[in-house]
Amino acid sequence: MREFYTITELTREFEISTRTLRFYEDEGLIAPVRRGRTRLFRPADRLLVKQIMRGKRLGFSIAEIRDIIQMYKAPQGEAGQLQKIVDRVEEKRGELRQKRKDIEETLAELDAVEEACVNRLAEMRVTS
Amino acid sequence: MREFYTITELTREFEISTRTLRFYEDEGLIAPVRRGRTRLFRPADRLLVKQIMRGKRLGFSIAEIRDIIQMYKAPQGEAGQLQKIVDRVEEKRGELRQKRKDIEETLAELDAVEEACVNRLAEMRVTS
DNA sequence: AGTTTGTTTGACCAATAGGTCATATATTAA
DNA sequence: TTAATATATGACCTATTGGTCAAACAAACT
Repeated sequence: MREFYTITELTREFEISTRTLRFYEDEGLIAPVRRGRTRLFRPADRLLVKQIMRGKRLGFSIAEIRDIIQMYKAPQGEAGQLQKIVDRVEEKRGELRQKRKDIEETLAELDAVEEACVNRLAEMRVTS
Repeated sequence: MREFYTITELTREFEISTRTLRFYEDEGLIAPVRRGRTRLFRPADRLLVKQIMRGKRLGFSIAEIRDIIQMYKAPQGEAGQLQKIVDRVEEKRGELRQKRKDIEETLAELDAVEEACVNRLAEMRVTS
């Protein structure tokens, strides 16, 4: 595994701009190390970017993504804190299950659309 | 099935504001009928709102939701048009499958977080 | 030496998706 | 009749999520 990635390597891999990566840094989602002023992204930073992009695809806001990322690095602190994390995890899981249900429903409706189109096309071939 | 819903009934059912429903109308996503100036929402309008909210939960923009809704009311037109619709349906399905994959991955990571928390909590009970 | 390529910061700009507020009208209840 | 509730339009405002551009510096290639 590589020790560092440059900012441009990550922009190419994830198809985002340098502006976007710097924005995520400003927002506290990532914290690449520096050599001089230049950012160096470690594998852990790259993994974070991957998780951020996943969150984006699912429609989570930056704030929500920050929250999720916080959970990932969590299991420390006293019992009360840990229980709160468990609760938030359960909440997020609820949201994700809802999204999954939304996806299944949308996929089913798109199936119906495609079938209607295909039928219509077949009909046209017969009629012509 | 009821013939009409008032705007307030829909805001309560979907937990959105009247401003939002009017915004969706401006954007051409819904087109409730009028009695005088007052909007009356038919079951078909209500279904559209439901589909819009589903799209929102999945992180689709208004433009994307408009596109999806267009597909739903589509199967008419000549063969070329129908084929284009089929293509767009397939494209959307690709996006939805990606989202579903993202969800599965995130759920798995959250499972790991919860397990780590629970283990940590058990550990604390033993140590104390 | 000069050019290309990558990088930095900072400033300003812009689209999306509504929120908020003012003003007005309509219906209904007390 | 008066007050409360629902609704409408229009104007302005706002937060989020970056895009775009300028000016500067550094390393590497030719």
